[in-house]
Amino acid sequence: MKKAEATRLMILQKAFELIYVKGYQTTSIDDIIATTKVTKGAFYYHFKSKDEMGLAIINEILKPTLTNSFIEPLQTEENPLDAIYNLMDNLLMKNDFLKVEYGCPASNFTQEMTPWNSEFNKALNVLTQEWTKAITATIERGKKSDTIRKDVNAKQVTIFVMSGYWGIRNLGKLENSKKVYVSYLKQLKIYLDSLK
Amino acid sequence: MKKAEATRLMILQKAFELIYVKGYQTTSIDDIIATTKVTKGAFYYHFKSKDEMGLAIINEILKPTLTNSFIEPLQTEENPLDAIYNLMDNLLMKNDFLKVEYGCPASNFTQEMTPWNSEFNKALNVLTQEWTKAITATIERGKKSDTIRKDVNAKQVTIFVMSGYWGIRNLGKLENSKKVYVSYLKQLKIYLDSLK
DNA sequence: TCAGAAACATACTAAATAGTATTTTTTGTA
DNA sequence: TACAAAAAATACTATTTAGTATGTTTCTGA
Repeated sequence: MKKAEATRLMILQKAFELIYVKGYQTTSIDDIIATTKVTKGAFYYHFKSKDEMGLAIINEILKPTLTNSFIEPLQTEENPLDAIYNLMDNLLMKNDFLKVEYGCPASNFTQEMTPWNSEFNKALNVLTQEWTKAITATIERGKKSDTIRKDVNAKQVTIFVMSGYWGIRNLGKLENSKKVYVSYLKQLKIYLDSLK
Repeated sequence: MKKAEATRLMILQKAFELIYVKGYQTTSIDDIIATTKVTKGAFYYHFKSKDEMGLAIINEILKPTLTNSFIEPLQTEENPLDAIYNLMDNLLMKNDFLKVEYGCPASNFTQEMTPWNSEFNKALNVLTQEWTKAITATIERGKKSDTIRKDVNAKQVTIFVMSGYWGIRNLGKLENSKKVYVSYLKQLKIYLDSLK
């Protein structure tokens, strides 16, 4: 990797951290250049605006994370229902990229930017669609292998499961405790079992 | 109601509208005084800071709405499971205080303010606790009247249902369509039926 | 009716903000 | 090694922001 590329990526990573913790609006360019120890000239050499950087965070930081942590695990696990449950269990209880007190980055972004920036909206929609596709495919796989009932509506279940995940992240953030995650996971298990 | 009180309430209502649409950070005091046609002097006569106003919105606008639209309906409906389902159906599909493109006000607030303002956090937690209590009570009522199985964990189910609601609001906001609400509601029904 | 307080209006300020113009340094390569 | 382009540093600007200081008007009760 060229040095310039490394700088760019470093800015994105640290900026993401800041934004994940503090929110997009409340993170200023000055905050970012202070923690990255990069000058304003360097920052604006790599990004022509704050919003362009925001989009780059979605596409170059969140997207790979989605692929690695939200989609791949679904494909490696044999049993589809276990795959979904274990994914959630890992994301909520074990993953240490995501912190309970800061919620879900994609969800935070959605809440904060969707009202006023359609570019962010589009980029976030792409992420969501990709995750949706992966979960739906997993359920369809289960239907084929007879571990999930044929009458189960894969898309509906996906939406139901996804919304639960986003919501519980929000609730965990509010209460600043993983306790709600445990309750959520128990009921998720019961719900998933009902699809057998 | 005294005239001054009316002014205060009018500011809160219009400010809430603005914040619900644009977000808290991106709504400036100048925005608020422009749309309320109240001068800065008047604004700061009623609220000593923007954050105090934000808290007042939670306590004086959101709280009554919670009581009227999120809690009361649970208590008037006879059958507990129907009560919960109908509540969600009403909130998502019929209520016109809440708009799909702007998501859930409480959820928006949580996402945006929780990271940096513990006062907001506390106030929002109170709202959530109240709703939690109401849903849990409804489920317990169902267990007593034998419309819900005795082995159902009321608190867990409450958390599961609530997280689904928050999440689907977020998803609806992202996709700007009530279509996801329909899918969510269908699976919610199936899930609730499994508690019988 | 009039004094004093409540309610509102006007004009400002200091700080923060995103972004720019210009210069300097670093780097790859002919 | 020279030199052009890439990368980064510096110093600035215009605007927006929350908030204040100091009025003026309106109301209310003795």
